[in-house]
Amino acid sequence: MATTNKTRYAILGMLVMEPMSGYDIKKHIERNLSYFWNENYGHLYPILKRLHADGWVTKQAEENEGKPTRYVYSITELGRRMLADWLTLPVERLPVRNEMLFKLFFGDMVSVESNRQRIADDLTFADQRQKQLEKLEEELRAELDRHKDDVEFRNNGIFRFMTVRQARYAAQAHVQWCRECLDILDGLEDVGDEKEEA
Amino acid sequence: MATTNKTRYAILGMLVMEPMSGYDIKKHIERNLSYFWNENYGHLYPILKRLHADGWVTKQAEENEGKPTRYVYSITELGRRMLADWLTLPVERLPVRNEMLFKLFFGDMVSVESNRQRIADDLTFADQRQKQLEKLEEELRAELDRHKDDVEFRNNGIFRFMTVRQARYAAQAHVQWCRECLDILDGLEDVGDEKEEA
DNA sequence: GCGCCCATGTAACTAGTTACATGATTCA
DNA sequence: TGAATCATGTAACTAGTTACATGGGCGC
Repeated sequence: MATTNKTRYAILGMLVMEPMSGYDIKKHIERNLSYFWNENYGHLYPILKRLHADGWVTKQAEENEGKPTRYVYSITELGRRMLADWLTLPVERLPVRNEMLFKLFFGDMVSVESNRQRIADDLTFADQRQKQLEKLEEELRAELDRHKDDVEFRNNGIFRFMTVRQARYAAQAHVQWCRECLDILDGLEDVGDEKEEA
Repeated sequence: MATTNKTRYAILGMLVMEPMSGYDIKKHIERNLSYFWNENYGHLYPILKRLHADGWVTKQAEENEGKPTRYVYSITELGRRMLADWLTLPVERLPVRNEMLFKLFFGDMVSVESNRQRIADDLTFADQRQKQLEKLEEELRAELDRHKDDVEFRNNGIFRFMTVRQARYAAQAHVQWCRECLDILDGLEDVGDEKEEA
């Protein structure tokens, strides 16, 4: 049950959009899902091979002189069914492991400055991300508006919209928390029995 | 550089608090860090062995008749230094993989009801978690108040406080997002060309 | 009597990462 | 001239999970 191999479904998901090569799959994921998903070649290619062996996808060679042969994969009916089945399964709750919180938990073993630096970096990162997502959200919103009569388009776009919103909510909350922490650390500094302070 | 083996540091972190057995380490993590960290025996015991071989911890046998010998581990000076060094290192940004968002992204491949159910479950979970964390936060706050003159205690407690806050902010944001999604899905329902609806 | 807690660990496995290997084309 | 993009993959590795094995004590 815990042996889900999500890479399988990530591949299938891409192939639902259109047939493509392993290379394309990776690029598509990078371009469209990177804020919540990713894959790497070393895992992707072997899994693609297995999907083919299992009949979840078909493979078609495309010769290109000078370049390696390009193999274009398409999802089969079986593959589509397997994906749809998996999509209805409840999300597997993975054991949490938040390295940032772990390090912060032991914050009193290092200098206040070290803690502040970490959180400041995090704030910068989350803030940037938040802005990117804001932009993406606006784009999607505009696109939805343009297609307000195309039911199928809307029905698809609305889900993408929701995923972006989630990431934005998370980024926003993180920004707020970072700011609060920096304030707390400011009040803590004067105690300073650690390294720095020179 | 990416070969960090965080279990090593999780173990060391527990041993900084007090010397204990592998079993105790697991239990302590469960009781104190479970909202952002976890370990399992199958990994913990072998790593503990390696830490011992590397001289980061020492081991002391405690015979108990009827029970397996209890081995109590203590952190060494070297171990303490290795932990402190790691704590100052920037947090490794792991590749994101959010199964929930992935499934939602392909939401139009399954029924609206299936999507709603998933988000409703998530809302229930996040809401409960949020309440637990709220309680924990109040407890920590009270404890900090009681020890307001003990600088060392405060300095340690404040970091724990910050970790709980982070988890709470995240849970809160998630609750909000779930509610928003349920609203969106309500507006979507009438299009229904999927299974259910019987 | 049943099941949970204490307490140790190993073996077999899966998932995922990184580095390696190859090589043409295009653009700055 | 050098880097990026297209395009395939394999090999060696690490981290982490699950299932197994053992067995007394304690409370309901």
